[in-house]
Amino acid sequence: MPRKVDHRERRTQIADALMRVAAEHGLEAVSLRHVAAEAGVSAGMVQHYFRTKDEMMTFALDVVRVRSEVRVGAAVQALGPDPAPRRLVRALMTTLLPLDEESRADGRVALAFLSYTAVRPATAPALREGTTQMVGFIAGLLPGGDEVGAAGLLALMEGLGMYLLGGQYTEEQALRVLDAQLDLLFR
Amino acid sequence: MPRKVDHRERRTQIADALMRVAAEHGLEAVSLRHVAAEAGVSAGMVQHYFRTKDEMMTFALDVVRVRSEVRVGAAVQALGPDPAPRRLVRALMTTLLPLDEESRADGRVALAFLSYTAVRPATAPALREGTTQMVGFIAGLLPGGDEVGAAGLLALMEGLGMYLLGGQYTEEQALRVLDAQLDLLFR
DNA sequence: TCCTTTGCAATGCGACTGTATTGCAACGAC
DNA sequence: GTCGTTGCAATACAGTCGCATTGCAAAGGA
Repeated sequence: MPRKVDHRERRTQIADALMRVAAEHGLEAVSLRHVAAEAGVSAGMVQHYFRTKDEMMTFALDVVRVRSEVRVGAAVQALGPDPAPRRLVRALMTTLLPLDEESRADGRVALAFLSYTAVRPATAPALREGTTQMVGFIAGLLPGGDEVGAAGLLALMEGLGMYLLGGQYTEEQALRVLDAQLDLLFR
Repeated sequence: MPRKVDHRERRTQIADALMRVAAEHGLEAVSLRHVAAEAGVSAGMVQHYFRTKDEMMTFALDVVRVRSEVRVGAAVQALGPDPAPRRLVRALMTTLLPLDEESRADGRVALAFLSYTAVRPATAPALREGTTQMVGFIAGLLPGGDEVGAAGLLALMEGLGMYLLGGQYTEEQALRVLDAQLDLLFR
């Protein structure tokens, strides 16, 4: 085996460049050449690591997903052992919300991907499973295992995220809304 | 003035074709030629009515907005005079939610436009104003003029819409979540 | 009747797209 | 050493993009 290169790492580097392009110029600006330029590599190399553009998109989408999961895990970890349910739920929500500029960029990418996958139903199942899992987890933290409340909270968070990205709500407004909802759920 | 043609109507026809293309193949498939083909007209004609693609997009976006406003108005009208606040709010929410296939298509288009405008901040103010207005209106219907509750309800609705489009929630689930939230707000 | 304005079709242009192909340097196995 | 595999660059190609230009038919006003 000649010339050892960490395949996954290269792919991730390229995916990162893709996300930078998408966050700044929208997903429709994502092309092999743009991504290659952003990554500082040749277009041929991008082609070497992703046989098709769609493969690259799918991989990038997965990177976003994993990265978000990691963030959530870290946030939970940071709370220490046996955190109060409300604090835990709030940490989950604020972690997923696009509150700083970095996660705003991620959010824009995720949003772009969402309408991208709306036409390609292939990736829908994974998405669905993730949400169901999240609802179940949150429900376990709510008084009475409130599944409907958990689903509502998640939807509310998602909507807040959209309004944050769109600039309709400020961060303070969003957090106020979130806390009000937690007041209702943990009453 | 020769050959009188209803300019606005033609533009709306073209915008309709655009939305059909966008709903079915995504916004990145929207091109002058595709839209023209979908509308059953020549590409030259599309160019005749919209000097640039961006002008066409902007117009279509506006059509979506107006159409949604009309739908809301009709739903309110249908409730008759002096409807109970909760019924009115619920009608507003269910009208905006993508519950049937037609409004699902609209929702997909709106979602695509959202990430489209995320990069073009020009249209943001109009969006912001619409949301603020809606929050104010709903707050007036909630007990105590609850502004935060109204903002939360709107965000929840938006999130439900996304999950409906993504297939994560079924219609029944979404409606259950909505009604539970109304229970909390009108308690 | 001519003439100007308008509606619309057709074509061309340069830029850009995704992908296939080709070539070559670098390295490990033998 | 040599051989084959791999990493990567460069180029070619057919197609599509948005947009500009041109031409012409139709319809009032003069």
